[in-house]
Amino acid sequence: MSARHVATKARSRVAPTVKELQGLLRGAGLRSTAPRLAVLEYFHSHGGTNSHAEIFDALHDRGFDRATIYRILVDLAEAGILSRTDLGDHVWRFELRRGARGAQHTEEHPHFVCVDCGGVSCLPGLSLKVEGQAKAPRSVTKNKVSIQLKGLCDDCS
Amino acid sequence: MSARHVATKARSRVAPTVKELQGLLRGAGLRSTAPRLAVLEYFHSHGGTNSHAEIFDALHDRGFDRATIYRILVDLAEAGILSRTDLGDHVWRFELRRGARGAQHTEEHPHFVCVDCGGVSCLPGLSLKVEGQAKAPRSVTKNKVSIQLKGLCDDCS
DNA sequence: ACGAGAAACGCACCCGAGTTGCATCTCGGG
DNA sequence: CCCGAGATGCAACTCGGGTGCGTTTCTCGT
Ligand SMILES: [Mn+2]
Ligand SMILES: [Mn+2]
Ligand SMILES: [Zn+2]
Ligand SMILES: [Zn+2]
Repeated sequence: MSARHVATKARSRVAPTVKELQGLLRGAGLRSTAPRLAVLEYFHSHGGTNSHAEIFDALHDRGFDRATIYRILVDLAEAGILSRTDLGDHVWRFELRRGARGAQHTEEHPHFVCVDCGGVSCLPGLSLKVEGQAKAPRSVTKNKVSIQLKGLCDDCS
Repeated sequence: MSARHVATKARSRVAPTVKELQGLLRGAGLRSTAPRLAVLEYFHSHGGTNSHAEIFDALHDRGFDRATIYRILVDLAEAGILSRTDLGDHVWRFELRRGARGAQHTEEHPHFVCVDCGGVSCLPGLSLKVEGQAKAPRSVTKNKVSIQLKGLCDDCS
C-alpha cells in the first residue's frame, strides 16, 4: 500500500533468522528457548490468526508440551509480540502484532468469523462508524473497543 | 416508539400467565413441561441476556437437571423463542426474542462485553456503518452480520 | 377416560479449551 | 563454570458444552 518499498538485501529478509528471533525475545525480557523460537518461527513463516491447538499440532513432532505452548502464547501476548483475541468460537486466537515479516497486519483490526465453517478473516482497513444514540458505554462512543463480526463467509454464502 | 398503544386490560399484561406460556410452547410444537415453563417464566420476569449457568443456578432449587436446562435453551432457540449468541466470553447467552413482556428488545442488536467484569450490555439502536474498502465478505457489506463490541464498561473504565 | 407412543427428563458420562501446581531442568549473568 | 531465576513437562483440575440411554410423562386418538 504505502509506496515506500525499501529494497532489502533481497533474500535474507524473507524469514527472520534465529538470531533475530532471539533478539526479539531477549528484548522483551524473555529467555531464548527452543519452544519459544519454534512458536515465533511458526508465526513468522505462516502468519495469520492461530489457535493454541493449531500451534500445538504444528509443533507436536518437536515434543513440546501443551502447557508449555500455552504459556508461551500467553507470555508472548503479554509481551506485546502477539495479540490475543477471543472471537466468538470459544477459542483464543493469536496473531503477530508488530515487527518481522509474516505479520500481515500490525494494527488492531476487526475480525470476521463465519458461523458455518468457522473460518476467520481479518478486516484491516474496515472501520465502523457509530451511528446510534448515546446510552452506550463511553468506550464505545470513543471507539476504544474491539469489533467482531459474525455471519456467513462467501464460500458458505 | 410506534404510537400505536393498545390499551390492554391493564393488569394482566405485566407477566404472562401460565396458560399463555403454554400456548407459546405448543405453538412452537413443544410440549408444555415444568422445566420449560420455569425457564420461560424466568426470561419473562427477568429479561436480559442469560447464560445456561445463570438459568440453571436460578432454577436449581426446583431440582431440574443441567442437561435438561441445556436442551430446553437450545430447543427454545431453535424454535425462535430465544436468541442464542456467543459473545466472546466462551459462553452461550440466551435472550427473549419476540412476544411477551419481559423482552426488552425484540430485534437483533449488537452487544457489548466488558473485558474486565464480563458484564454484557445490549445496544439496540446502535448501528455501525461500514467505511472500509471491499475485500470483506459479502455478508459484511450487506449488513447481514451480527456485531459484538468489547472493551471496558463505564464502571470498569 | 384411557392407553400407546413419541417426546422430554434425569443421570452419567464424555469432550475440548483453558489453567495451575509442582518437581525438574536450563538459560545466561556474574 | 556455577548458580538461581525462570522455563519446561507432566498431571490434574475447572468449566461450559454436548450426548447416549433408560425411565418418565405429556398428548393425541380412540
Ligand atoms: Mn487479523
Ligand atoms: Mn440484548
Ligand atoms: Zn464459511
Ligand atoms: Zn466492566
